[in-house]
Amino acid sequence: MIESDIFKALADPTRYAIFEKLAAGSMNASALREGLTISQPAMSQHLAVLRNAGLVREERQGRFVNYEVDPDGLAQIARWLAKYRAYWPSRVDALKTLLKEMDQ
Amino acid sequence: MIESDIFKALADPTRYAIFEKLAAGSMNASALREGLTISQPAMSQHLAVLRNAGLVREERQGRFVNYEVDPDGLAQIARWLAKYRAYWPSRVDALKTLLKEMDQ
DNA sequence: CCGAGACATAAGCATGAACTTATGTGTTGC
DNA sequence: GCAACACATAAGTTCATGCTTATGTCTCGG
Repeated sequence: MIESDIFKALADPTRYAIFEKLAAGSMNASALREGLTISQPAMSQHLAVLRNAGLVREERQGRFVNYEVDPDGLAQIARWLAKYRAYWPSRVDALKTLLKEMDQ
Repeated sequence: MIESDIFKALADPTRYAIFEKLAAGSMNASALREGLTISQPAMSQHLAVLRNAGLVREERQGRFVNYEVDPDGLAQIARWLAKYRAYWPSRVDALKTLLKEMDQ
């Protein structure tokens, strides 16, 4: 898994929208299509890309496949981002407040 | 600036390499080409994409243009990532350790 | 000034990737 | 066991994008 692969997965607007939908709640592939005007194979292919990037994971349930956000993908981005902490302006720091929340 | 644009900028391996070089220290466009086998216009185009994404900013110095990492781009990713904190596993948390560092 | 250097822009090409239709695989309900 | 469904895979087409060569703009040194 090259680092740019995870960015490539999120670079496509359709795939980005799919990821955001899943972030709001896990869903099967058919449910994900609602609202988007893409074919079933297109959805299947997008989900494969997101899965290979580690952003999404699947759980088969009978003839349905339930998809959900994979925390490992987000953790990978977090680690990547952490490498550049030297460039974070002390003023902005959405992360700092974020971490404070987590500590509570 | 749509969110997927910043990911699109980092999705290309060459552009990703350029960003990493800049993260190690600001440089002008010619210096960035060293090591990479791309033409001068290609470099110029890549830098334009990174700049439009807010990941990089420029500072003209005579006939040289010095490029450096733009903290705003990283902050944008940080804010994006923060939206999904519900999915961060408490065990992993590269961010948690990261924030501890920053508080010192 | 004027040639050379640093960089940007234009235009054209060529590859990759996102889409389609068609088909395959596995599961459920009757 | 067979029809309908949920999803994956295959193959082909179209379009975006990353590359090139060519050229333009600005700056510096002589």
